[in-house]
Amino acid sequence: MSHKIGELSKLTGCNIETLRYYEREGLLPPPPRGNNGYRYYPKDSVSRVNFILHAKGLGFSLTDIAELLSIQVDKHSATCGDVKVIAEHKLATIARKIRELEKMYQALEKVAAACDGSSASAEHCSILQALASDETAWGR
Amino acid sequence: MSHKIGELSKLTGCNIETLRYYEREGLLPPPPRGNNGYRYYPKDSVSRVNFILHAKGLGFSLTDIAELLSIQVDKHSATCGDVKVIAEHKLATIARKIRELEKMYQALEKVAAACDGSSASAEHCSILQALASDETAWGR
DNA sequence: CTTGACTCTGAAGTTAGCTACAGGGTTAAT
DNA sequence: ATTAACCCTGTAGCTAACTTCAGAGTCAAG
Repeated sequence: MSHKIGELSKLTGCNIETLRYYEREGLLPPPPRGNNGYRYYPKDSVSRVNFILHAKGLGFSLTDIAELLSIQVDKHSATCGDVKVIAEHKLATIARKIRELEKMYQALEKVAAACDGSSASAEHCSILQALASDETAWGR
Repeated sequence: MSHKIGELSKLTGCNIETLRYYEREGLLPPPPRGNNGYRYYPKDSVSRVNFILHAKGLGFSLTDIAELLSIQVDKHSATCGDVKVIAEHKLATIARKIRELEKMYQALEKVAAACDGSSASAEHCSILQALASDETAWGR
């Protein structure tokens, strides 16, 4: 039960050269090879690649993603505390991103609403003005 | 009430060259100039730049951001329908990102929890395994 | 009135993250 | 047994988003 690189590419939508690139960059562990030299990916590679692609779309760098993927606990590990620290730091980052996206969402909803029905509302309304009129705008 | 480029840079944490670059790329409207040729930014430039920086961190490209900033409604505009279409498309994108981040958050919380107190829980637990054990994993 | 910090333009250089060869071997279906 | 579709490595090229530099003008403190 394993995939050749072309199959993994089709299953994930990630191009072949990019998969090899991710391997060079340490995001994908080097898969076992056949005697032909072909890569044979275990099937859980599919979710790993999907994770990478999704995380990229959320503004994480490949370095960030490598760190996220490296977070793992096994009960015999000496580094459980370290793992917890990294995980909590990432949790904070993610929570902040969620808050920011929610702000953008509300602001944009406001602008879209100005288009609905009676446009007797705002003369001008941009996402920036919608954000500015919100008390909870980007804390810095 | 306006800022020279160096002041805007300090207020936003965005470097001077990048500010001029954003102007060239159409993300910042060309500000009025003094007779010395200096840029004098109106003070709302600060929130515009902050918006750009935040949106970048959320995985939007400069092109996306330009589009977000271009969304504006004025009641005399003929393009209100167009604006609504774009806004709703962006709303969907943002909603999807929020859902994905929430999934990552929950998965990561699970991993962090495996570190707490009695580590009698998982032998191995990575963010991928935490995601996989979730029925609601990345819809594709 | 000079000196150090600031600003300008235009062009070249850099980094991250791919993407596309070139040149060669492998597999699978006809 | 051929041939189209696949895979390999290594290297070079590409785009987005900056960043740096050269060369020159401007401002503000002492």
